[in-house]
Amino acid sequence: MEYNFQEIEKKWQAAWDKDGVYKVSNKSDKKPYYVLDMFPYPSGAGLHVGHPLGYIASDIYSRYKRLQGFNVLHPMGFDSYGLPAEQYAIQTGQHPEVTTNKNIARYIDQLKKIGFCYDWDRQVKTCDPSYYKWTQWAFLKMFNSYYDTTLQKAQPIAKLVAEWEANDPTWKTLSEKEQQQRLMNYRIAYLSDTKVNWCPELGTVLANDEVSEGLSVRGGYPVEQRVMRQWSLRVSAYAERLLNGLDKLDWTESLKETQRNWIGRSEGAEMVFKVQRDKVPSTKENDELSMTIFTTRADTVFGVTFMVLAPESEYVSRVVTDEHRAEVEAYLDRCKNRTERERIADRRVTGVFTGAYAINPLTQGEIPIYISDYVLAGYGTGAIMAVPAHDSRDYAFAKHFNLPIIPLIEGADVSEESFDAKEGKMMNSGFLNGLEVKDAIRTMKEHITNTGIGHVTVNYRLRDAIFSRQRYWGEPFPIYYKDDMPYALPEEALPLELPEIKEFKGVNGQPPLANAKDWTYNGYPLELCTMPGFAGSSAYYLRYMDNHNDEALVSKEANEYWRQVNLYIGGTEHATGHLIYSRFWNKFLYDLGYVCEDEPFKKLINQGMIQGRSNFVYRYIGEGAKGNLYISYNLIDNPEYKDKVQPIHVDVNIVKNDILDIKAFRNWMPEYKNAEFVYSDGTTDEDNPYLGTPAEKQYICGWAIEKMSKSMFNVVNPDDVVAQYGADTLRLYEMFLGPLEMSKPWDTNGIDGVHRFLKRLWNLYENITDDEPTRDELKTLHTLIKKITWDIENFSFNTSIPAYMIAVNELTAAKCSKRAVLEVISVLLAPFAPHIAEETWHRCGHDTTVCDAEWPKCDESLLVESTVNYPVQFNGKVKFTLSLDKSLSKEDVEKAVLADEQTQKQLAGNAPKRVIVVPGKIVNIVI
RNA sequence: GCCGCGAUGGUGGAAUCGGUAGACACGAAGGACUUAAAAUCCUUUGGCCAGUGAUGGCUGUGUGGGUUCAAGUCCCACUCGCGGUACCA
Repeated sequence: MEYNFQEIEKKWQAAWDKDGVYKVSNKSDKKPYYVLDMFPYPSGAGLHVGHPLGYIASDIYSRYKRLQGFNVLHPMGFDSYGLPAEQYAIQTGQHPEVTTNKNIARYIDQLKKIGFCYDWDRQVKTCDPSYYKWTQWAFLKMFNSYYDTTLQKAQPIAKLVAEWEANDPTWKTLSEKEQQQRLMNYRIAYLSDTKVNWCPELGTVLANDEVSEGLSVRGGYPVEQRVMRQWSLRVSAYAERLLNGLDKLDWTESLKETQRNWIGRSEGAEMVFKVQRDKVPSTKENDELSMTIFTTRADTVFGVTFMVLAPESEYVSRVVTDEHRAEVEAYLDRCKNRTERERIADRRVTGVFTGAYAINPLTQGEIPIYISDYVLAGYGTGAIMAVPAHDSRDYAFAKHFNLPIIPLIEGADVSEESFDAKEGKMMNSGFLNGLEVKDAIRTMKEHITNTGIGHVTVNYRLRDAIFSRQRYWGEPFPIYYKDDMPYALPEEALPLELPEIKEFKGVNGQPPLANAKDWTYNGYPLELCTMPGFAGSSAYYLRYMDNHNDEALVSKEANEYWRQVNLYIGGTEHATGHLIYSRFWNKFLYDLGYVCEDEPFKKLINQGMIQGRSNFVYRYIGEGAKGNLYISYNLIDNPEYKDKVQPIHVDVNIVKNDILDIKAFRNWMPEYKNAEFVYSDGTTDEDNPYLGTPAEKQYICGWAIEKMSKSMFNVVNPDDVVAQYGADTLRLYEMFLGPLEMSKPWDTNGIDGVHRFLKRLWNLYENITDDEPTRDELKTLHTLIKKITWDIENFSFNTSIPAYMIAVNELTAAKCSKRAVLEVISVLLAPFAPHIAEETWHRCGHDTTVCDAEWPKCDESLLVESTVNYPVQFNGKVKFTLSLDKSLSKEDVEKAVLADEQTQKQLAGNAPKRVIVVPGKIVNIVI
């Protein structure tokens, strides 16, 4: 019988579906294990071959855990709100929900063909009202909570109000609006005028992690800074906990490090500098004016030669002198109009003098105050003390404006550049002189605290997450406005469903929801913005635990059973977005007692990206070129073609092993219909006028590794691979490609090898017998058990495939088709290639599913060799191999080796200086 | 600039605790079967050298040093590539 993978895979996928083999219950005596994939955004292009990489890995692990006797939760869903569907709606008028559902159906179809063991009953969709009800619910909880800095956790805002009612006499005197305004400073979800990343092209604001190098991550459009009234989440309140929580997690060091950098904790000091107006006789008012700065280098106060304010700093208007006002305003104007991208691209030093001076609290010297956009308003206090000798940015500024540079560290040469390193002995620094930098920092901090000119503090880079998007296709805020202040909808009003609209583009600078009819609550206008993409993905892992629950996001019982995600697999691109927001969201729910674990994802593995491998043909553009002559890749460096060819992307689906399918190429696009070739042997079509293209003529294509994208014609669709080779081959091959965490190009060149392996495995069953397996066969089997178990535990899936191949090759060579051996192999293979494993399991005579089998245990005694082959080295070089009894002790091995004839020959009568015996491994003799 | 990761045959990669580098697969070359092709199977395959031959010798994991009886693996310095991040004081 042939290995008919199409029939087998279809049959089992239908059977699994029908019997509900992968349905998971929340009630079980088995131990729970939760394996999660980062759910995809269902794009219109469908899955390409790179997407399933992580899903295959998680599927292998899920199936393995199940075979080990765990109750495994392994769900899949869709992050279905997002920009592309909305952009498409704006262009075509097609409702985003229609395209989204179509794409989801396609995704499910593609995923099912690969044979994943998802429990589809637990599917979630972020755009489904029954789901986003809980996104809105969580938002309301955040709106109605504040972060208690003493308890270090979120608390109901009612507690704060009660406290003010009792202890703050001014509270009762405030108007309702004033009370709301005051509360807004505490809410975890709050509305404020903030400087935001505004993307004019997309017509919306973006979070910091959605912007890269001044361009939007989605679409790559320019982003500018703008002050707008926006919702934010007080993520920064959780900075310390987000940082400390990392220590308990089983994530890669590099990912934790990325998050640590993003959170950006820095210890330093805030210091107060008094301001003195330029030569103007000081008034009482001016004497009291002071500025607070933040620095991590308190030790360098003696070298401060000027100060710099961020253009947006509130100090600016207060210190600027009349004389310099016009100049300053011109500069502020210029800064305001620059986009983020321009600011990043143009690193030239700019700035302006305010006319004001500050007093150095230690030297009492006068120092000028400048304004420059290299100081950021959002970090620290938006004001710095500049120490040009020991900070490269201050140095550049000082050089540009000809300000003094005072070196503070012995031996530091600051004639060409600043000395930024935190090492060396202090000088020019009063009482710090002679101290090492680290000690000087500590001493100065003590001094600052003791003299009251400042205090020690910690700053974080992590900002609050901007939570408003001026878009249609997202969760509506459960918020209405009264007297221009936001109020929460009652919980009973949830879900607040997204209204139908006809025009998806915002009008007159208003978000699209302004186009909705009757977008009001009890006559009050509802919020027009919607929530960002990360809203729906921040707690989806909780919803999977109990996705049909109408009463709660997740019931207490379900949550306490599954607790947290044991294994999470996804890409690194979410390191500073989703993986921060989810942790924040989870900690918030934890504070309020809705979930029982304060971290959502215990172990996390990042699968690498699968890049595209593009193919090229080379069009001749030299003399007499007709535009349709193509030169084989191996010839393009020949003198007659060198620099006279132009590489053109060619569809990788009509290239096999870098050999172009000539016929398919001519049919590919009209312009290639009459293509002519110079083949790899240098002959052309004209040399073979009557033969068309002879089979032995080959046109070799060049190749390059690029991103997988339509425009490069290097997209490979998993459906095509499944149709041609089967899902099991695809699964094995994706794992075989290389280590899971590594990025690697998709290259179909090796897939035949994996497919051949499955065929050989299949053929083993053709001569199946019930004879007792031999010891050799059992040894092969148990070696495999040991290896596969180790590999799966350690996510080293790529090394498992060779192990399977070796085992099958050995059994084939031994003509072994013992039922007892083969049925165990089908269990071992079930995580990787479930369809062929299931079929084989049944062919061996079982009528239960292989998923309910038990993972085999390795019988170590079968692996034990009675003898060991010791390579005998002399001075590290192997001279010969000696077969010795395994049970020999280290000393006996040494004796046996020394007594050996060959050893004596090598020693030639000399006594060895040293003999090193590594039991079971090697013997080295030093002579 | 800073942080992280990586570099092994023609190619993807293996070597899991410092112990015979190149497993397994692709590709290539040769062969068997076949009218032929496909499919399948067998042999060879890091480089150099010697030998009719089995085989033997040398060399070899980005570069240069070091530790060690022994280094792809550990240490120091560097080169290149990839990813993240950035006027974060």
